[in-house]
Amino acid sequence: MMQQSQSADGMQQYSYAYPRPSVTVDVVLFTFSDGELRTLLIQRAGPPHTGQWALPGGFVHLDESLEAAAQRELLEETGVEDVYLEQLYTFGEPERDPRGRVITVVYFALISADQAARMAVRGGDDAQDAAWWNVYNLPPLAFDHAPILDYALQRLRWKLEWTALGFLLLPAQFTLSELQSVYETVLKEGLDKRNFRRKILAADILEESGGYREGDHRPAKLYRFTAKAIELEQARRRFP
Amino acid sequence: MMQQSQSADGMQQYSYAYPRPSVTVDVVLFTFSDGELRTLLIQRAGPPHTGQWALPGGFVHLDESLEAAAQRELLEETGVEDVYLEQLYTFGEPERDPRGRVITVVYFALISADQAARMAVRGGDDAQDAAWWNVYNLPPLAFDHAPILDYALQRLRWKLEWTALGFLLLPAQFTLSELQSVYETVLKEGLDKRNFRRKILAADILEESGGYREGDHRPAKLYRFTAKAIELEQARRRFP
DNA sequence: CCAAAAGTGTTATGCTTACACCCATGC
DNA sequence: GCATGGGTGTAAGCATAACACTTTTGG
Repeated sequence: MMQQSQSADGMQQYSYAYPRPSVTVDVVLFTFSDGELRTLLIQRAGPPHTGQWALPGGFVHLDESLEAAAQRELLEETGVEDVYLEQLYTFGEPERDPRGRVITVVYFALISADQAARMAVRGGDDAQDAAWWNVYNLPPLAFDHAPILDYALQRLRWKLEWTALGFLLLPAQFTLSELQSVYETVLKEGLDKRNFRRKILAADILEESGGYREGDHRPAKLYRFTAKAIELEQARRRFP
Repeated sequence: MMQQSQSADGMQQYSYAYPRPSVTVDVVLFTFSDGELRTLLIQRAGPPHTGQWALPGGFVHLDESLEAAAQRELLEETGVEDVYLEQLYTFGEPERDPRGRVITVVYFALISADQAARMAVRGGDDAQDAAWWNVYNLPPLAFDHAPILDYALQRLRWKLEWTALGFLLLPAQFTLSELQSVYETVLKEGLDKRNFRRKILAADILEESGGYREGDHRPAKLYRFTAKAIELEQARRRFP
């Protein structure tokens, strides 16, 4: 079935009776800071598409699950752990990678502005640089990563329209105005302040932290989400 | 990168510098007939799990897209074309196949009772038999196919709750009572007849065919779905 | 004429939406 | 004291959900 051997030049070789594709995982990582919805991209250090920006990702090891691979890549390239992660879609057009047949299982991740700020954004092995980009102002992307990102953005929109997970993009404590701003930026539409507050509070997933955000004007109450918030994830349209 | 060579025993070999997983596609195929929600399974002719029932599927060829692979497998194992097909999820636990690392991209398909009746349900190369099974009364399944089928059933439920695609499981012409029966079987709950009819007609995706289903009792109007029905796929909860 | 499925409207309730003003703070 | 964002309630319209009887056919 499979043979492992040395080839003439001393490289280890893995041989199979039928050709096999490579399988990678890529991660679309979103956060929200400075009033912008952002995604993490890495700049490619080698061919193909040298110098272009791409989604973080890499090859799946044979002894790890797909989700574990996504988590590992995220940790290696960003130092982040404890991330909301879900499988997005698998892309496998034959011509999507010039090096040969590469099928990629794409994950979708949301991290808090806290984590994004703390994390070591550094390139891994095959990356020379990593940076957060405003999703509405992206550079040209390598491979088919542009449509993949579009698709992830659709999923994010869907998630915020139908669930109350928007707070995952914010720091642990946040004001209702900040949360509303997340929704407005992602959904690209203005929302009514009173209706927004009524609805998000009715969902019963937030509690007052007791603190206040001090600023230039009237201080705003800080909220945090409660434990049940994530499991709940009600599929009801929340914001008209 | 890749080498193609003859091994000692004359078999062709494909060699790579790093180990690669196998990639398959599997298809969960649903239809509705004789008042039952059914799925197509094939009985395995060879190891592993010889004699057990499994989802139809097979290896992805390197020159075809994932969706094309799903369509090809479906054609090879059932003779069906023109199917509503969408990607469901990718399963890749390291131990899910005893032969080694096999990642499977699972597709979700709905076919009409017409097509199901016409189709040649025959085994392919690696299948000795194929049959439709009531989804609520399945045999033991090979590999991790039982949880995969559960997940597909969840997706089907979700689809019927939020869209009006239930008619895809029925013949080209059907009565509203038949359609209601699909919804009730899939959702496992009774629905109010008047509300059901009002709502499905309000969706504006059905038209009267002009014919009647003759039977033991009062004949029922036959409907067919209109062209726009499939694209529309409104995400609104349709049935209370 | 009886059994069985087809077909048909109305009302109460709750949710969604639209809308405008006062409050607390920093400068 | 004024500029700025924080915070609050109500009423109209719409969609949902509950509910029972008449019609048509075959046997």
